[in-house]
Amino acid sequence: MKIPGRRLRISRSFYNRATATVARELLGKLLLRRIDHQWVGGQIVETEAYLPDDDLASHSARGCTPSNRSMFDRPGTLYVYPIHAKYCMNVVTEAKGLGAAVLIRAVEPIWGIDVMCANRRLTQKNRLTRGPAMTCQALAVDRTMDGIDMIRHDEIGVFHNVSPIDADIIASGRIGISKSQLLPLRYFVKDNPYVSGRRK
DNA sequence: AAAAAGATGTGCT
DNA sequence: GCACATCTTTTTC
Repeated sequence: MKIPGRRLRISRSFYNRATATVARELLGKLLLRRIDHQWVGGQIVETEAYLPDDDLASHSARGCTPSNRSMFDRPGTLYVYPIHAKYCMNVVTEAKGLGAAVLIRAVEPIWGIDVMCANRRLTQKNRLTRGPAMTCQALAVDRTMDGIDMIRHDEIGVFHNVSPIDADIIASGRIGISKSQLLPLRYFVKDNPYVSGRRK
């Protein structure tokens, strides 16, 4: 198995495209975090798009504020926000100043599973990264990383995968929101056990 | 200053 | 499957 840190990193131009496209194409990419000189993480299996316009569910819908300002930064910026005493992570998309991002909802763990279990204080790996806040906790991502540049940062990044996913991709309504629920902006890998929400 | 909401997760049934 | 813990931001008084 290749060393994760030597893989090709996703470029800024990848993120500087339509948010729904970025969300769909992030599936299968590798989200990696360096913890104690070791790269840990895995393959992204679930994302949600939050659009710059006409999307009332997005944090950017009411404009730029001190708490969501990194969402209006350059594409490739990390936007971490607090929710219910936990954290969720997004990668900013499209042009700077628009307020668009993709929420990373779930990852299939590949490297450093023991490290992620320790971060989560778990021994069972079935609920290790099944949801946005679980993923953040497993990868030790919190508010202190809000606003960092995912294109250049030494300790976190999204990387290309030499073995792309061999499964269908499904679009559905986004989870946990009360507005714009009908927009099919959630993308996930069909039948992947690490996807959040209802089992089939 | 106080209170409620929120892109959630856990533990228990 | 469902109740509730938990805390930051935002809104309201």
